[in-house]
Amino acid sequence: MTDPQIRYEELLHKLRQRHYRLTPQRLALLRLLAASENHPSAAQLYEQLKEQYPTMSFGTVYKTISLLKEMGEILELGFSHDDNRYDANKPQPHPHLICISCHKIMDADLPVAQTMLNEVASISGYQIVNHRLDFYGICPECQRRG
Amino acid sequence: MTDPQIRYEELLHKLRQRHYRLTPQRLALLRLLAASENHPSAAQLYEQLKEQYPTMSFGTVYKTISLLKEMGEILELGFSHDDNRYDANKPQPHPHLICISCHKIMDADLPVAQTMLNEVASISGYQIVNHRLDFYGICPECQRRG
DNA sequence: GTGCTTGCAAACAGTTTGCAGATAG
DNA sequence: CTATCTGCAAACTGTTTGCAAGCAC
Repeated sequence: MTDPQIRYEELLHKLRQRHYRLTPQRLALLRLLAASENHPSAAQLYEQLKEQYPTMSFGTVYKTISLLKEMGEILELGFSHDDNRYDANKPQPHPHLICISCHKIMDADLPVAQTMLNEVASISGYQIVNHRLDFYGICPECQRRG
Repeated sequence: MTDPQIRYEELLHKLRQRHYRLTPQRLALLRLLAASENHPSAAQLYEQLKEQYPTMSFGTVYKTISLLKEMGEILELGFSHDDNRYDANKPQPHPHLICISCHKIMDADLPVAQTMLNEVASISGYQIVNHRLDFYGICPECQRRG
């Protein structure tokens, strides 16, 4: 994972470039996102931010995430049953491992070969712009726990 | 795709085996699912069923889908923004092509190599039980339309 | 007849939106 | 000073649930 400080400053820079206002709440959220490697949910982010900013609201969290999505600086993993999870460190699509027992999400360091994307595009005629690959399973820790 | 009639009878048989009641509403839903190759949503199923059964309700549609999920006879493609889509013809996980313009969903006939699953399992230590692979893009028809 | 199923409506959860007051620039 | 942003609450959407009446077996 990129150095949190570096990524934080990078995000900061991009917000500034677009003349978005650098409010304390936004900065705190950026710092949190830059330092997270566990794909936090909006609720988890909100809970942590509330410690420093007791008036922090879900609206603000969602609006800032929305902004980052628009900028292409955050990857949203949407789920229809569970709540969505976010990764602002690696905004490009990449495969994930999801534990169905403890709900932990981690990166599966398996490059989805560019050749596979090319193959799908040429067979189907689709112009591929995005993809998603998730593996569901039981993580080693949960296997040990039984 | 399997012959709709065959798949319908197969589903029927499995319901009977488990002593689930074969109500007209359920049978109609099974027939519809067995004949669908376009990954219908619950709302689409509901709309079609309402023509024959004007009292049909969302509750019944969802409860029957739920039953089929439990039986492993339907694949649910969950989306956090759009509504979920279903495939009762090929309940095993398989890759999909999703058009971001017309929202059509079709199967991407690209076998996710068993070797890839094995590789992920051995590298991560996860016991993989499921997976999902979606490609988002613009379908040939929508490309033509501009 | 028994108990599963339907249909309706209310509940639910996560996300989005609207607006008045606050504040970054 | 002004336009954007925050915080709160209400609205929204797709799905789930509870329960009385209906019906498969």
